[in-house]
Amino acid sequence: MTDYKTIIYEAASKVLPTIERDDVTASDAFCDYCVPCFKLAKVLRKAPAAIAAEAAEKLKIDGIEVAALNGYLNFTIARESVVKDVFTSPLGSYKPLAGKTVCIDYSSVNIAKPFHIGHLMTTVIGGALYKIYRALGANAVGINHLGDFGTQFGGLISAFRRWGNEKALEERGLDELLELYVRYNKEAENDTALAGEAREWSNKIEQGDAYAVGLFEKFKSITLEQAKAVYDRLNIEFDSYLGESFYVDKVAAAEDKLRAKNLLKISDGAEIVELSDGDDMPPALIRRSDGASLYIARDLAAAYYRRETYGFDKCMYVVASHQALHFKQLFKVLELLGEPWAKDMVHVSYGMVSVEGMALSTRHGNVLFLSDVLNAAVEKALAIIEERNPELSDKAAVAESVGVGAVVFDALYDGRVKDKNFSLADALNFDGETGPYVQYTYARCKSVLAKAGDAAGEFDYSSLTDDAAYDAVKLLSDFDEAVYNAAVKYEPSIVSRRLVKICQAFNRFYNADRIMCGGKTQNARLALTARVAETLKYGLGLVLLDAPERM
RNA sequence: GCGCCCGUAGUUCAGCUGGAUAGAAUGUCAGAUUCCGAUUCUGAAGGUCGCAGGUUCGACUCCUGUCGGGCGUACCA
Repeated sequence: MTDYKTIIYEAASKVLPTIERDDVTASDAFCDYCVPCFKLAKVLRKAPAAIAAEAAEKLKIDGIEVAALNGYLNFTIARESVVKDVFTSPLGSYKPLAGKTVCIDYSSVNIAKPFHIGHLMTTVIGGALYKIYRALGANAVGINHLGDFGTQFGGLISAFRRWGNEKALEERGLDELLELYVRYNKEAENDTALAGEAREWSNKIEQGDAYAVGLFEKFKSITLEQAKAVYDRLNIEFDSYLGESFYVDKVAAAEDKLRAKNLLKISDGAEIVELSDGDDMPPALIRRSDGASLYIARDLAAAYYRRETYGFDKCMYVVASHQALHFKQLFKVLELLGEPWAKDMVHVSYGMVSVEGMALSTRHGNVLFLSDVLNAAVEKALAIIEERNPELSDKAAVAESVGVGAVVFDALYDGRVKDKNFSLADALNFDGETGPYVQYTYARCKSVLAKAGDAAGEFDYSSLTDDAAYDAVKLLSDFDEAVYNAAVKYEPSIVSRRLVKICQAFNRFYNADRIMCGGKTQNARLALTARVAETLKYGLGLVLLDAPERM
């Protein structure tokens, strides 16, 4: 794509020497780019309108119209050049992150806990960032940092021994584990012996006791089996499943580093790192007074492991915002350790998730399973297909793509900082700004292309300069930039929102201009349709959605 | 108490490092298909951008204060 901003800046700076590159701002109301001349008024001792008018008079840029209006110097790029740009730049060839390695920690399921709606955001935001970074040429490493360490697994074993059995576990899998977990927590409130028993089993797991470890591994494989089935439906990939337990014996090395820098202190019997220089953060707790390592210690070990294993340029943690302090502390510790890569650590946080206005709680068995939500959406999609397109050949597969797509797109459509009140009605909405809307538009494009045959042939760039067609072209022209923006801001919604905009523009074009109108104009319109389709499919992939050819 | 985040049409949300008339979707109402897929498109109505100051030629955007909501705040993760 042509870098118009630079062209404009270079030309404009000859007439207005004091301006900076960022004074050239994109605009969509009156022109493509503009330079507000208000700042210059003081320096040049002239009215902004006069400055703009004089500059417009002097400036001549090939293919770009210059005009002065209300103190702004406006630049409008010839539509043909933008059209040409789009059709001469292959989609997906923009690789600004080639050579970079980024670690992305997301989903991070807890062993023995079912995949519920609370896991959706981390999974889907991380999964989309993984695709986006890859698309931009980065070597992305997807890490599922399993929650496979802690006393709760000791509790689970004692619960299993008291109330469970192999057969039920075999047959009911995760349902059985959840039930045991809930029952354990309930009975532990009154039965104090239970906690001690749990601690004992927990220690046995750590000591490598064959029975305890075997049982725990069983729990782990049951959990992962279910999680992987969900990842499959969501188009989520990982390169590593190393969990917390993997880092337990690597904490000591991290402690050595802390000791070498004289950062490790003992306070009330616990190992801590003081962080209160300047802004007073609570200290980071490395080890409990009973010697057990804590969350941040294992994260510290994991950070070193990732740095040594992957040599990342960036390491992201897609975790809810309520853990903000934890990551702030973790990054601060690395900074105190003098690691230059401490600045490359980033907490990609997102808001709290509630369901229909209610908080979630696995512990009390108050959960909304993701698979139930997905199934409901798929069922609805199937019903709509049966009603409107009963002859469709692979209904089940299409319903799966559309239903799951609706839920995922809904989760990825809003900025991640805001709290998310998950509503089934919204997730299952197929109209308006939704995944199915984008998928529908894609199917519509493919249908037109199929009818027209493949031959697009030669066409004139000027036949796509009418408002309806050009609006779509414009959105395609800086699609790469939108994807890049999404990566830089760790914000997949930038991609999903762009897709919707492209669809809106295309659907308007579809209604305004007849595509199969014959002649060279038809070729041009088919080319636009093809490019829109290609972009939608590519973009849907970035936000984890399938693009069915028909629906 | 202290810290972080959020507050924009009835509802859910956009609004890029401050720039021209604050935009969508949804819901409501009124329309569009003998013709490329109506999960679509067109139009109407709907706003003191929580509130009050400040900085600026210009503030939804930056600063201060304030109110409301969420989250966190040493041996859970």
